[in-house]
Amino acid sequence: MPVALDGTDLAILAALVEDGRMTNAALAARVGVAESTSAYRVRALRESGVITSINARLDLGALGHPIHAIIRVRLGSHNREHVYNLYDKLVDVPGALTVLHVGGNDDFLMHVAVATPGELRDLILEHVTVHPVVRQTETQLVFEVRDGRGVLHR
Amino acid sequence: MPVALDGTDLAILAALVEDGRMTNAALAARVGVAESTSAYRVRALRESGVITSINARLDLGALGHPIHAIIRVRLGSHNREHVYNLYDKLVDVPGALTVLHVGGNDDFLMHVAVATPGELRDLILEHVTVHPVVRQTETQLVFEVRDGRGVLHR
DNA sequence: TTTGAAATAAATGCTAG
DNA sequence: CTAGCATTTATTTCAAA
Repeated sequence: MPVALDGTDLAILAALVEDGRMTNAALAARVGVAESTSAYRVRALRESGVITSINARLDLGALGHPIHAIIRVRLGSHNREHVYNLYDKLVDVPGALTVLHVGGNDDFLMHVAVATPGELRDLILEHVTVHPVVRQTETQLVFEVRDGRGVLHR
Repeated sequence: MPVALDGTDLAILAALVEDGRMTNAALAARVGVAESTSAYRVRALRESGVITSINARLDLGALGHPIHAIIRVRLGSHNREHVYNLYDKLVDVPGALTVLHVGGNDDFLMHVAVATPGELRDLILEHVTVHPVVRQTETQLVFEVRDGRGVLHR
């Protein structure tokens, strides 16, 4: 799945990762091409799937969900159907931010945001351990989340 | 830190989380207000920090980083200075997507994307375990990442 | 692929309710 | 806080290189 990307593409990607709402005019000026060119490149990057989406990110604390946790989920059966079905359900849990399917001691890692500790408990009891295929969960409180520098290092 | 948000605000947030590049005209039509009103609301949501940023999301596989992993980092000392200094360094590791500071058995969870297994090994050796305060790491391969439904459930 | 310039579309500023 | 309208700004289209 690797796509051929030149320096202009990488500059566009870096700019849009930083500010996804940058105007095309500003983008063109920043990467040094005509506006029609940057518009063309951005469209190509979206159509080819290199840019998967452009989304707003929210302050979940301001939205009343200040408590973040990681829930490590271990299964009792690794039957393919069971695993995939559970994945679909975990992704659909209210408050689930991201769900990773991983190898190793755990099967899934859920990053969740909730309003209160009680809500976290209920989330786990009502939406995670309620599934018979879940054998064990382990929950870690998240103190802080920070974005890393990503893969666009130059 | 909770902010008073009405239904219009929540509808705007949901729309921009889905498509952060939606035009203001489309947003106004979707939430049922005048364009000048939705523009005003969006600006207020950004200025109040409810919308923290709008960013492009990339297909890291297409960018040549198809391998994702979670690196669980445990420290030998929990001196405040050590912890904060290390956090700064982990966030700055090339390929680091997100770094969580957590409570429990681990101290940090790093979500990283790399090109090859060898690169993952080098990342850990050169950027993580190289710090004397790091006592142990444990690495889990990530099979798949999916977004959850988030906190805007209605 | 890239570009400039024209045509279309959208955002902003201003006024008032 | 909301809306309508005029002005300014941005995006899209397209023929040409």
